[in-house]
Amino acid sequence: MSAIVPVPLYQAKAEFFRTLGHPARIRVLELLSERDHAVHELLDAIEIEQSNLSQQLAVLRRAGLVVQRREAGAVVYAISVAEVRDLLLAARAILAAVLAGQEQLRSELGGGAS
Amino acid sequence: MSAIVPVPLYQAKAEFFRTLGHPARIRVLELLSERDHAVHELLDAIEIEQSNLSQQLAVLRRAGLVVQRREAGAVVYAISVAEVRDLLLAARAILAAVLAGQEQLRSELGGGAS
DNA sequence: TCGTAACTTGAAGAAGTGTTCAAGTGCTAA
DNA sequence: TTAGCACTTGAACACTTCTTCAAGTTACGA
Repeated sequence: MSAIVPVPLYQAKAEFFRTLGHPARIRVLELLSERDHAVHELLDAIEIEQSNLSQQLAVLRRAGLVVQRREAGAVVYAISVAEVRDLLLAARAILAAVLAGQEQLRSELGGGAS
Repeated sequence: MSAIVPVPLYQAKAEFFRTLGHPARIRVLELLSERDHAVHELLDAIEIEQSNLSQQLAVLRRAGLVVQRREAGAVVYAISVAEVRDLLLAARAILAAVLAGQEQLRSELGGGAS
């Protein structure tokens, strides 16, 4: 019976995309969509301070995209929503299309500088 | 031969997602993925000031997601990358999964308040 | 039980975004 | 050629998000 404030759907979507709007968080999701990782493994892969990584993991946790568990003295993270991988793939496709479009535009403009 | 600075891919992805991280921009993309719209049509649908809408459209244009054309005295916008629709659908699926997960968690915790 | 490795948290200043206002541009039509 | 509609732009201030530092927690091992 909790009184959930009905956040408009398009606002929920915007918040969700903002959650993905950080390089470290993207990398975490990409790594986790391969397999579960302990925090220190992520740390080895990501070039960021531990406390900063922890902050970013907290953002992903609050958004409900990842879950945490403790295992043999380490904290292990996992993707909680399998569809995340599809989203990352869709994003990759768009990005490729956009970048290709920009490249084409650039050459149509005569190969000039930026 | 333009000297393009090689932005790391995961940073480009993050920027891309941030572009989507605004309710008005999401609505614009949803409307445009149905059909092309003139600015004043978007304005009728979105409850936002004209200059603010214009700012948001500029963000989408800079990101290369929409294109502008002039038609009979009006400015008409269109999606430039067809895959945007797939992305919005993928996002909807994740959002549904995440919200369902939260709802389940809430009930497991005993139906308490937030 | 003490030390240490592995994380998380809170807080504060820096950096980045969003909203709004005023002014400007580009058509079209009288 | 001038009026007016449709839209864009620049700039300023408010607001949010990031990064970093210092302090705190948890669990294992000596």
